[in-house]
Amino acid sequence: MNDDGWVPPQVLLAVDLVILTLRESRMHVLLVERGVEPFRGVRALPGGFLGHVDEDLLDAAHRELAEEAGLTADHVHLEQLGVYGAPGRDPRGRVVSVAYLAIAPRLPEPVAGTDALEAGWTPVDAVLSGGERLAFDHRRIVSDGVERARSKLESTALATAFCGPLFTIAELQGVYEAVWSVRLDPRNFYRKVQSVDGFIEPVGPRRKPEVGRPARLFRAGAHKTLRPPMTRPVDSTDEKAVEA
Amino acid sequence: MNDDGWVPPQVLLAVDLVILTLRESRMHVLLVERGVEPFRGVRALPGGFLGHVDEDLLDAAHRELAEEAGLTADHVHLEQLGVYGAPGRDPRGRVVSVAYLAIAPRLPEPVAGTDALEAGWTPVDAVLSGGERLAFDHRRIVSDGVERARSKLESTALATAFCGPLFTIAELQGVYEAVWSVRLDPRNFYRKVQSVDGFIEPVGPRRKPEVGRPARLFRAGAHKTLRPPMTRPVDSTDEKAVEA
DNA sequence: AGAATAGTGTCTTTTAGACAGTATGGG
DNA sequence: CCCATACTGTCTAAAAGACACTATTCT
Repeated sequence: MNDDGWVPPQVLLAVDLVILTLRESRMHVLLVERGVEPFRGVRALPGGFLGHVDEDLLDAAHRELAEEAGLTADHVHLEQLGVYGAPGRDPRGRVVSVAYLAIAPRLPEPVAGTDALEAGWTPVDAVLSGGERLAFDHRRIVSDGVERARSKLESTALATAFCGPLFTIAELQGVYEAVWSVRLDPRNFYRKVQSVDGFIEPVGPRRKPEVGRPARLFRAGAHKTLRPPMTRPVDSTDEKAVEA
Repeated sequence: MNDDGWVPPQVLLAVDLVILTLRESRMHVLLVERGVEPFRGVRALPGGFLGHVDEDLLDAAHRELAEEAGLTADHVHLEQLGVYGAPGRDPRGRVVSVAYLAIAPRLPEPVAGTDALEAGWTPVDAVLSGGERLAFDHRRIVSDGVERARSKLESTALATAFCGPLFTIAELQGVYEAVWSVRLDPRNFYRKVQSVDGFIEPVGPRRKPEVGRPARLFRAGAHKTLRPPMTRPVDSTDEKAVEA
């Protein structure tokens, strides 16, 4: 910024994606096996470098979403998660990664990557508990993404992003239960979710299940922020702090 | 990432700071007048390019905090706000900016900048209403920062960052009133704020004011997240959406 | 005593939590 | 008729909102 001959350093910019979805009532994250060094053969978040100098960051995220996950922008929630730029995080040099959080409804299996040997949905518990080793600082990024999702379920309509365009209340409850790892009372959930203004709106038809009474269908309402918020049950696994 | 001769593009990385504080019961943001092109003479957020290739992002934020605002890390809350990387945002080329949100208690006036002609606290309303023109996309960044602060006041102990290490309950209420632009009932606020576990803890002495009964002093508690959260009164200025 | 600010108590309304019964489809 | 799932009520406990009084310091 000065005229004394100093020039600011340049960095490589990467975009990484934390794509979350629900499978068998558990939260999964999409991981791809790296085909090149560094961390060849280790699983990592889908992502890559900026395509060209003039590519917008959000466009790059959409491009990776399509290339590595085969997901089109339709019905996929995408938001910026944060920047990860610790100096030593990439052995190739100074690489700063912009992480995006994507929430997708359960989709048909196919996930074919271009520059990834293998792509697959992995339960987030397996990643967070350390059972699965990830490249770079991607475990931390996954952890932050999951925490973001958990938190935004309280105050925003993010849960609807895990569902298709039409969903039942029981489905929506399943989202909350899976992401928060809790059990909720269906009766109180019905009452609560329908009392929050603009959260969900009923649509005509009903869904015919294999067995049991057909359920009413809803779609996401107009309000993105929930007032009052959905309340997460107190987890008995909370930390106490010392008094000085 | 491939071996076909393509090399990923490099970008310039900047760090910008949204520093918020309270002055005369109003939220202010620190702006500096730019001494060089582009936007010479226009006010902008304090910030600058990465010092060297191996500088950590958070370190860079702390450095700018000291250089441009004269603030040491003590008693200053600093968190990442987001990345701003639209292709055309900087006429000098592809500059990606990592924005940090800083919350500081009211401090002695002096704010002496190095590469800024003039630095000063500006009411955020003046910035957000467009009364003050800012360089680059900095008005948007300020807007995001303010919104982040407003939101986190509900669910975290961020309000204590606006106060010094010791504060009274009335002071804390003033923070909520200023940031949210609302009036709160002192009696309900006293009850509420003391019932939230780990939010504030009493310390021995009392503060002697110029007039009136001395107030008890508190300090920030151990818990960073508030359960249950502080509830923001419903603003009558909320948007409605159409029904399809 | 009076002014000014700090702090406490009570009542009412709303919301959350726990729990049981009825309704509607397909065999 | 039985099963499985969808939905509706009711009671109770806790929290939020509205409001009035007492307490402590200084001049």
